[in-house]
Amino acid sequence: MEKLIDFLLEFGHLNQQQIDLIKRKASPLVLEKGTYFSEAGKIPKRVAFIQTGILRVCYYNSKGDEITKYFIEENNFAVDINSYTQKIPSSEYVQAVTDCTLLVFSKESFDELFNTIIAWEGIINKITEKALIEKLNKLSPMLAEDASTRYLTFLEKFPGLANRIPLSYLASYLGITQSSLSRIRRNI
Amino acid sequence: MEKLIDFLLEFGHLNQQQIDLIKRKASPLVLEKGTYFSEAGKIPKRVAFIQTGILRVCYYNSKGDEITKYFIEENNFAVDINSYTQKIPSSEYVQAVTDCTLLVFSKESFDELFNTIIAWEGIINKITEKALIEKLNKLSPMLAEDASTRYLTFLEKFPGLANRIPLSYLASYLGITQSSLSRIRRNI
DNA sequence: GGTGCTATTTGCCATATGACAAATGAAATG
DNA sequence: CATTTCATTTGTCATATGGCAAATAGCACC
Repeated sequence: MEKLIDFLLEFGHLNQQQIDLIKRKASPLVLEKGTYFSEAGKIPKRVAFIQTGILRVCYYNSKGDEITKYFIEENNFAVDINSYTQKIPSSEYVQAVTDCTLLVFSKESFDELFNTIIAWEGIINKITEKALIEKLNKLSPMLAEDASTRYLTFLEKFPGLANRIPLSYLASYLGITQSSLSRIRRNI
Repeated sequence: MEKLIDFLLEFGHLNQQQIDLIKRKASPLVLEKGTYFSEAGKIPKRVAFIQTGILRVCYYNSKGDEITKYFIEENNFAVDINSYTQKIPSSEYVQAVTDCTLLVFSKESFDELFNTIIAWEGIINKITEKALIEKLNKLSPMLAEDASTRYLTFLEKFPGLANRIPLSYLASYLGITQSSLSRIRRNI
């Protein structure tokens, strides 16, 4: 659990008693590659800290294509933020892209931490804000780049991941077809 | 100032005394079309609430192209969030796209509100989170759409704006060249 | 009204990417 | 080992978009 605690401490102070409480509220969960952590149509009731592995958030657009909205890396919280916050059924999936080991908080546990630990809300807000800004900063330049550049940038940002995940995940994240991505790979 | 107060009250409770304090800390500012609210290279020291008008956040990419990252509409806070939060010199500009009337808070005033009004931090965090999620939700689908679809979506999301702003702002937001946008317009 | 200056449109051509289908490869199952 | 199923690559062709340059339009200023 030390990864989680270290991560939290980057964003605010916690005393030993608070740290112990947080540890007691977290349950380990192994999520196999391909399985879902939360699903469209349901109201998400859990938050996860990713110890190892990678998740992705995806959805189906109006044409029926599956779109990978973003990947979530190790040492981050994974949550379907659109619907967790608003308590509405989700339109997105959160799925394990590789085998993952998570620390899971139930919504009740998480809420209890809000009520018990003064600094908790501030820490979580900082983490949330930082994660959203990062996603925005990754996504924004992609619109102005061609497909090869987007792929090369992905290789830098997620080293080692490209060859471990289905082509379709990556292609839909980059906004290109599988065939195009396959060709781009060949020519690089 | 009522627009500002109404907006804040959507996200939390404030008593009359707090509302008066907030009003005293806000200064009106008229920003003419084209002028900058904050600039790359500087550390932003102000936050603005947009009463009327539209701003945009833009930057120059490695190729030297000017990229419009997103537009900020009326009834929202405008801030260079990347560098305001982290207190580092910005790499982005915040610019008036139309004539704007703003309510401006200095960093000191804003910090004072954090220290004086218990609910302030929660309200601002909710506003920030919501704004970031919205931007992400707008941007993400664009990668999978062709240029015409992106333009049509823009017309829906920002009715009346397309014809009032330079072609270059819009083209760089949509991730296409000015020529292409011009042609798309003709064909629709 | 004439003169610049900038923004936008248009033309021409090259090329990246999409659509679709077929071929190949890889992995699971009996 | 054969069979099935799914993922990836490849081929062919159509088309959207970019790059570049020229033409036009719009606008400020004298």
